[in-house]
Amino acid sequence: MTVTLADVAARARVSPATVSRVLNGNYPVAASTRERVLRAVDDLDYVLNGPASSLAAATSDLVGILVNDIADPFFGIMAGATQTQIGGPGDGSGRAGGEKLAVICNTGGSPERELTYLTLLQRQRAAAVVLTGGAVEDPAHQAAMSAKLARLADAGTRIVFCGRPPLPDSDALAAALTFDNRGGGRRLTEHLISLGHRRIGYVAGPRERTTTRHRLEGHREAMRRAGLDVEAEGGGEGDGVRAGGDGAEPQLTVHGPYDRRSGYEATLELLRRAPDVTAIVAANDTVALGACAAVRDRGMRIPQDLSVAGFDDLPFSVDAVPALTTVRLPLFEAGARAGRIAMGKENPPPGGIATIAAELMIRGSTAPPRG
Amino acid sequence: MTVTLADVAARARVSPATVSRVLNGNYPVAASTRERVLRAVDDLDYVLNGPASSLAAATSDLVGILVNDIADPFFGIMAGATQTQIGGPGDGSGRAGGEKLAVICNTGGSPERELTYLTLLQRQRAAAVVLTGGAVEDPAHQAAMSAKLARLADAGTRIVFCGRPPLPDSDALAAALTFDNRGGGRRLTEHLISLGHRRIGYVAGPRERTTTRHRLEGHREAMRRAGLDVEAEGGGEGDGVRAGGDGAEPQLTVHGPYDRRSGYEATLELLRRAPDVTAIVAANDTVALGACAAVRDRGMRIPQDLSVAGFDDLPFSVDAVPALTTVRLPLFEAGARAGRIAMGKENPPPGGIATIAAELMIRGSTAPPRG
DNA sequence: ACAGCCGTAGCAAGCGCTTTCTATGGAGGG
DNA sequence: CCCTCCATAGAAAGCGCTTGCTACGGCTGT
Repeated sequence: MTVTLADVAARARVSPATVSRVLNGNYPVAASTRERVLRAVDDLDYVLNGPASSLAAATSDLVGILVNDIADPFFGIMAGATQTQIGGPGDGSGRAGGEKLAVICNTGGSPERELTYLTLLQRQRAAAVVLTGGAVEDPAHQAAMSAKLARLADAGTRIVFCGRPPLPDSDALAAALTFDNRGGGRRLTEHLISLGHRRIGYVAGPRERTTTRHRLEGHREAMRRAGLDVEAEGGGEGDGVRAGGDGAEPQLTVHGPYDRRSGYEATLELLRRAPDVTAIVAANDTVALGACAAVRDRGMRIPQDLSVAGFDDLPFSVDAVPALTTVRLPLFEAGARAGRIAMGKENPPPGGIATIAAELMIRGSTAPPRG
Repeated sequence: MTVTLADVAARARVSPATVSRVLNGNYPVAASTRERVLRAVDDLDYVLNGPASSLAAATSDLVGILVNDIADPFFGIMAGATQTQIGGPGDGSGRAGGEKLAVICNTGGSPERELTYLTLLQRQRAAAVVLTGGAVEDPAHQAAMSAKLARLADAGTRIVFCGRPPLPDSDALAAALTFDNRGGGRRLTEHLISLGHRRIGYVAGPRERTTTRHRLEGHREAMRRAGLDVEAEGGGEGDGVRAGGDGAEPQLTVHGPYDRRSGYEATLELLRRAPDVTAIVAANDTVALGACAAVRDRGMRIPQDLSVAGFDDLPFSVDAVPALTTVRLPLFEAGARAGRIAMGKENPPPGGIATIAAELMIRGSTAPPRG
């Protein structure tokens, strides 16, 4: 029924071992023999049996890319970039060798699915795993992740974090490329402050994500440095976003998912709570778009009545009206680099971790507050 | 080093066969035995060896999803939806059974990569493959695809097209969910015509894609029905977009990739060629965004000076200013359905092919032409 | 009480490939 | 001219799992 290595061997009048060696291209094979084998492969339309191969060789050509939400271009761009360094012949290299199967796994932000995918990849003896985007800060989940990754790592799977802080004790196992979310957040808010804003609303992402926390910390650091109140903020914020008691959460911060709707509703809420805000910083560009819509629906103009800023600089941000002031993250470059590291084409950063700079993009959606 | 089935069997004091049967949940195993085995699995932290399993069973739990450009939400949304029906425990079902690994493969729109990915999936003996998005109409490539898919199909891989017309002779092998691009395109242009537009520019996608052709055909059909000139259009358009001779391509149509930049530049070109156009239809929403930017940069207002329309109704379209008139495609639903069919949870549509309706969304970016 | 069954468990034969070790033949050196 | 060595090819032993078939009690039915 299906063509096997043995069939090819028979047709080429060599042993299966030789065919295998031709296909894998390690081990010397006489040119004439190789040619004969290749012809047989072609004639028979032979396709290697991946599972059999992986079983015998104890390795596979699968590379997993974990993302929180593939419908979000933030992840789409990174994952696509990573894949360009890994998959198929598109990497411009010759035919043989790097024929890996780069696969994107959509966790939907769920810790369980994240773990499940890791198990599935472990089952497949994946060659590498790239984890993108913010992590969930639940200690139990982090412990489970660390354990899983440790097992993967010592089964020979290369681990790369991309746009994600390394796990507390994973330094040794994994290379990490993390975005300077804190710095970017700080500079963004500094920009607003320098424009003259004093009352700045913040539409944050989900509480338990590292990305959310880091961006928020940057924002608050800027506020604090400028001597501005972050309100009701218990002195020692510590390392958790969790508010100490009731109402400890600053009035000007609203949390929600990283989507448009959240931006819309949170902005309405913010405007209700504090009609005197003159600027709104959103957790990311998508949220910012929602915020803009809310502002407009309330009959206010951007930036004359209210400034709005985003984060990420996704492609559509420049097309918003007015164009969105935001913080540019080199998503494509980071993804590609992660891919290269996963493939062993590039060395991990010194110390295993590299921080990727975030660049402030000042555009039309921010301006000095009205008189 | 690594824990194997045999280790688990030894610990549970049963044969490997029994362990396998417990894990696969077919075949009767006494409750007490099962429990013992499960405990051993847990104690040993056993993870099935995927390749070995696939080899022995001659099937794998991989499901491939091919997309043209994962950075584009159009594909991200579909792929994510498909994955919800396939991957991990997220589908709400119990623990056992549907533990498939849904993987997204980014072809970048390249025919070679598409084929390569298919080969890679064939290597892995994928359980199913979902092909999304428009196809390339090159006959050689189509033939290669048909051949490849035929081989996949009779190796037991289920094939599903999603938002993609079936290949000429693949009807038997595959289920197809195709969008009514032609109808959507037609209704969109009819809307513009009913508003009073007569000179309508069209920013089309890449020439060789089915999606491009179908949307364009819908547009032209509407024009023709209204007795409007599509210009220089050779009578028998036949089945190819390819223009007969030089300049046979209508003046009001410009082709380009499905990206923002193309929309921007094509619009500028269109405005240069025909300053009297009163509306521009873009190949999709992303292109439309670029078109809007160009229009604005030329100092014109939307929709007062020029109407602009898109296609797809991606999430950001409603947030454009003014909100984009477009054609809504139920991307998520279609993707999810494709996933279900791929999993065998749902039957393929009768006749193997279903056309999915496209709904016209009239919003602020279109209005009657001036004067 | 015995034949026949049903419900469970084990045996063992692969699945298709990789890889170590061994075999072979001709070239080069003593 | 014989022996050694390199280059190349083959034999065969698995890799870890699935599954058809067999084995074995204890029941039921007559």
